[in-house]
Amino acid sequence: MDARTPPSRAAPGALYIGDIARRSGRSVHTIRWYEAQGLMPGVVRDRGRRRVYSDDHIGWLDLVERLRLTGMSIRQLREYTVLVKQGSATLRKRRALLADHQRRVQAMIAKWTEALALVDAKIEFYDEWVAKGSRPAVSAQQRARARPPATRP
Amino acid sequence: MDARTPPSRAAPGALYIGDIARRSGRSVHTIRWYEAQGLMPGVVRDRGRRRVYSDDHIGWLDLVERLRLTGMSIRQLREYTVLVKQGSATLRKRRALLADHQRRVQAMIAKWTEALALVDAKIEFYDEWVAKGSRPAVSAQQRARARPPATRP
DNA sequence: GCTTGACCTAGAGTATGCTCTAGCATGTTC
DNA sequence: GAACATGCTAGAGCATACTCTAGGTCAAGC
Repeated sequence: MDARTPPSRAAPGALYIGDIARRSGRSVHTIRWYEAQGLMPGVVRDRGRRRVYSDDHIGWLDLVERLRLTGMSIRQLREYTVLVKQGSATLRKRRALLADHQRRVQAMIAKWTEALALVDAKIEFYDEWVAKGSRPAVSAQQRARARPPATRP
Repeated sequence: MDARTPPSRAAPGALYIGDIARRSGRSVHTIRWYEAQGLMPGVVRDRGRRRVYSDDHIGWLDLVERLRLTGMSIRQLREYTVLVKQGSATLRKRRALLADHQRRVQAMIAKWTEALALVDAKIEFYDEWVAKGSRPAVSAQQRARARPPATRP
């Protein structure tokens, strides 16, 4: 156990909010805010009304981080958390929610990859321009999709 | 030319803000806001102070859309636009800015792909749970990274 | 029993990126 | 020359996701 964990008779392995903030890389503020938003299942309080966590909450916050990172909104995460709180009766719903998210992430990766191709083409265009010393010819496709308006119209 | 283009003696091929809003899929508000943010090079006005655009602005807005979509902030886009406005002296800087962005996008795609693997594993886990009727064993790795806290602690 | 540090709640403030409103001007059409 | 669409500016409002402040409580150590 972390030497900084405040002593308490709540439980021998109990974690307080400062502990999971440090271990999850979030601020104490954010963790309390997540709880207020309904994103923290299974948080109990000790005699002094302090929040008590377990190691599972680190894993949970890690999952939340990845879902947030991949564009899941707080609202959607709340829906998911509600299902988790309801227990095993909601397994299929949870699976469906994650599968929806999976499809969205796959679509986003495809979009980003496509956008990356345009950036690649732009960079190549600048390289040519620098090498030739004059603006290279652009294909009609590129002209239609990527050419900025002239400096002065 | 679009039949809806308002007639004007400004120029035969001139586009007004409503035209490029329709053709770029943005709102008139957004285009004016982009201009206020310094993201619209080469916009001139006609006698009646109306903004006049060219086809190039459609291509520009398309580039802007892709850069925004891939996470470039308005602030960074403004920097890029400033360089575009300054003409060919800033070619190397523009290339460097885009190359930075390219690296960020590549890193993001890698992160998303990694996060997707966790979601995949989660879905598989739920499938097993549903199939077996009881919570499957989780590897220590998965437990540490992805297991939500129990419904009741 | 007093200090110290971590924690508590309620609510205000911030950053980003739009989105909309109000009130007025301009230009075309009938 | 009146109606109507479209445009203009300045600025308010909004959604999202935090982030921080104020003012107080609690437990442990000295």
